[in-house]
Amino acid sequence: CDIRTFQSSLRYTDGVKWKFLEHKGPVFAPPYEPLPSNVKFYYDGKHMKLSPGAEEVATFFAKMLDHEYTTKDVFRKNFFKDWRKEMTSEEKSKLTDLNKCDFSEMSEYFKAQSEARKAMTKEEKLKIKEENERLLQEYGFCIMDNHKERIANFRIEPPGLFRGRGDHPKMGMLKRRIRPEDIIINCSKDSKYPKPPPGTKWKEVRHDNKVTWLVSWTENIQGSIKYIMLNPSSRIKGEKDWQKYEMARRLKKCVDRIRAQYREDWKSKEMRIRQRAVALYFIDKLALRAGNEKEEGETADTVGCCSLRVEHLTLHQEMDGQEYVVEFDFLGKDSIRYYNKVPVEKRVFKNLQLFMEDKEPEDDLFDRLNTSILNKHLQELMDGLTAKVFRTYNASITLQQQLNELTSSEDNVPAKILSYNRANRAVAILCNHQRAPPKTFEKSMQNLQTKIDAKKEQLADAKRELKSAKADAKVRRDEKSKKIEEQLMKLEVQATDREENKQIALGTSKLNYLDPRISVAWCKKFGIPIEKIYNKTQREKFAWAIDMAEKDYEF
DNA sequence: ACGAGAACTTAGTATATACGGA
DNA sequence: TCCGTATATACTAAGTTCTCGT
Repeated sequence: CDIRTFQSSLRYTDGVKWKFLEHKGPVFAPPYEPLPSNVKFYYDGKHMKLSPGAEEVATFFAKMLDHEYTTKDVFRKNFFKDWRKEMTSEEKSKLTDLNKCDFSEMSEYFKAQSEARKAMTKEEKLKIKEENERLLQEYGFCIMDNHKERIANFRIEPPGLFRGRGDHPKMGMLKRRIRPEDIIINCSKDSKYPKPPPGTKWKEVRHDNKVTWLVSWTENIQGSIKYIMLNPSSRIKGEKDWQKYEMARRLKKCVDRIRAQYREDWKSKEMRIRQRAVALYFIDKLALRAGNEKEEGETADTVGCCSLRVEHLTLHQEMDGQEYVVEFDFLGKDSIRYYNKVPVEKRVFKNLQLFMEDKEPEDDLFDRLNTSILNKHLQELMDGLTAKVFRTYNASITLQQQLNELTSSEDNVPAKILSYNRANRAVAILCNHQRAPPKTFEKSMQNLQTKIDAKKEQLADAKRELKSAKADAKVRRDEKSKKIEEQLMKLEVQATDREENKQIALGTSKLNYLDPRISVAWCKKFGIPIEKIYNKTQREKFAWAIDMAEKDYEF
């Protein structure tokens, strides 16, 4: 495939995404199964039999009882309001106080069920596995332009209680059950259309080949549209991914010019241009997200670059022996905290002082800027350039640089993998990809330490044996202790890696920001099997890169 | 030209499965 | 072979950007 033809086909087409599309439609959530009559609900201490509709919603709450958020006011208020909508008028008049509701029998019942599931026999487990496999084979694939492609999410999201991330104003609301009448099917005219379940109808069957989705519906919490789309291993996702990294490589070619430009713009006499230039500097230097405006009260209060407020920055003329330090503290995507102290150019500092002058903490830092203005400007600097390209570019270039710095060819394989993970980690830190430390973290570190101690013991034994061994046995003994030494080293590397990774999530950058060709090339250059850095799913997603990249690939 | 809604990418966590040591 | 932990996958929320109607 000629790269230029491919690229231009992506960039200059009429937006046609496929010619033929055939699939079986979605798999619906299983219908509600009423509780057995011995599992009771109590109101104000008295048993009360709930109508099926009200009971179902009650079970959603009961299943979450162990979670901290069922104690939160917002969650409880939203839940109770939506629950009441599902009650009969009689229930509605009786059940007026959530605090008087006792879900504990339901909760115990579900816990018992989940225990029972764990305790199933091998045969029962196998049966379930086979049923899942059957469903996957029937609904998990589609035909798109002569290829059988894996579908990412062919199951419709089941009903339940919405739990947004962070301090979400809608937490606890009822996410309603999706029915065939809510579903829009997208497929080609000349395909076999998916059949709705007996006695039901689709909302619509359309044939839009300018989009990639197969199924869509509107969810009731935010009123947004949800889609069923293809797996990352599919042609259509792979090409898009490739295109994304090619765009980032184009930025690499002109990033110096763009940097010179925004530095120049810091001096502009127009406020909007200075704001634009400082924001772009943050996006470039700190890999911040663009930061669209959000509707207040609809979602958690989070920000990105363009939506930063005065309260999110503290300016320090001097701090820890450094001049012009900006302290960032805000909640970003998924309410993940971004905290960073960054020394900046004097001119940036002075500009920030100016932007913050005479403003309240809750005022926008960049009051003359939004993502649309910024992206329009970027478009003029480079065709196709948007704010998020900087994140991709800086992530990938950082990986490449770090790999060059950290890898030594004399190292053995585990040490090289450690270097790779450290390079990956540098990117994750740049992009602020955090995770909650695993619940079992301390324990797992202890276990590893125990193994290390045991291995050290073993090594000491082996060395003693070596000393006392007769000459003819020495070589064999020596080999044995070498092997143990190697195992010890491997364990120690593993411990270091795990410790450094406590609160860092590598997956997101690996999957979304790092040009996979860099990793493939690195593997080839240092003789590392690709399986050591990409698992099966990742290898499928990055098949295009594994095919393509040679050891001398440069991002 | 602009804003709302649609489309698509990116994100962390919950759950299922695999794996390795006793 | 079994059990507990580690890793992979499923899930779906939360972003960004694109598109289209006015």
